[in-house]
Amino acid sequence: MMMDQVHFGDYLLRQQMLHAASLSGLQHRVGADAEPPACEARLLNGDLWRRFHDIGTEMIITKGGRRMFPSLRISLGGLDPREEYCVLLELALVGRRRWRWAGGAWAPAGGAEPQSPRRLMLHPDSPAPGHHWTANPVSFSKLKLTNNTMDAQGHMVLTSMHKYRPRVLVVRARDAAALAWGAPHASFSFNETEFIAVTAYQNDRITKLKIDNNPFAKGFRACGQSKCKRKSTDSGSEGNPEPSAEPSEPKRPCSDAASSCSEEGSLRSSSPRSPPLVESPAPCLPVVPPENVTPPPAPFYPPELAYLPPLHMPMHLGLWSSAMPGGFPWPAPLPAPAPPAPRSPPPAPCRRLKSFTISALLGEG
DNA sequence: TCAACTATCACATTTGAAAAGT
DNA sequence: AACTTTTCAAATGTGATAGTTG
Repeated sequence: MMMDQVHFGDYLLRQQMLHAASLSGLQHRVGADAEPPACEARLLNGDLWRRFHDIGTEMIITKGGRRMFPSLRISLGGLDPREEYCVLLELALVGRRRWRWAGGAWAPAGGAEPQSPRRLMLHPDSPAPGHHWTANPVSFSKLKLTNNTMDAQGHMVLTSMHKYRPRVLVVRARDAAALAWGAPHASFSFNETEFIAVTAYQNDRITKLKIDNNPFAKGFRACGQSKCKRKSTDSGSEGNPEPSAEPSEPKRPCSDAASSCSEEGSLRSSSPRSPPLVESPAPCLPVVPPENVTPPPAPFYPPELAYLPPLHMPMHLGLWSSAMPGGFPWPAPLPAPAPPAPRSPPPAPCRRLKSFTISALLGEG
């Protein structure tokens, strides 16, 4: 659902209502159905996620907020085209332990620290009819992670050295304000999207994988200009004025399989000023694989069965800080993905969550 | 006191959009 | 009006340094 300037104010108002309602603990149900929506989800960039997961995904968190990379991109199916749905994202703590990087691997390091109040991120397109959610990828690429507990910009507040897993909630509701009153929902999470929040990367392989895949980090790729220049500058200050030939090297094309563009397709889609791609409908973005490419097995995930232990904390609904009057910037059409890793394990089955209400999720009732 | 671990900051680099110039 | 160039904001990881902890 496109969000113009007129509706942006309404969106903000709804977010505030959601926030207030969630804190009130009211159990009324207004405008929401009694049954959870029948729904399926598929992780669109699961191959990339799995490559990170194989190593041990780390996500940088900063005071000002840092985007996730890879970002969470899913496609939804099975929704009633005419019904209205809201989609939310939550980052759930995995286990109740802290982690530390020791000896080249992550190891448990005691109990978890007290967590900030939970936050749910309402997708700015919400509410939107089912055909909107199923026709377009649902992307949370604008989500930012922070360790600033005083954050007021609606970023997800995480704790460093703790493990989290994103969860997507789909609620059938014509009014976003109804969500907080206990709307039944379908819930999806993917094992391969687990990550450990860090303030600085611990695993060099993660750093390399991020550099190779994140277009914004192009400058750091092998013999990237940044590295070479920095090195040459340093050596120059050390008294070695020998100009390096490397900086004049032509920019590396996206040569290796890990290279670029596999996440967002192009910077255009991730640019905060990009026009919403929904306006120029991309053909069959999520479901139909690019031609001439054998896609890795990407089955639809049923809703979850079980749920991670609720934190019993007041729910916060963070504002989508980058929600602009121009609407949500959908990602560009998927480029031809890199050849699937030969030994990429099949995606772990999504855990099914028996239908229950968000308030139940919060331990309110 | 010291070492290890963690957090923060300035920096150089990338990109695309908007603004300015031709 | 159309095209090109410049400027800007947002994004990235690096590396140095400061703070915390045991």
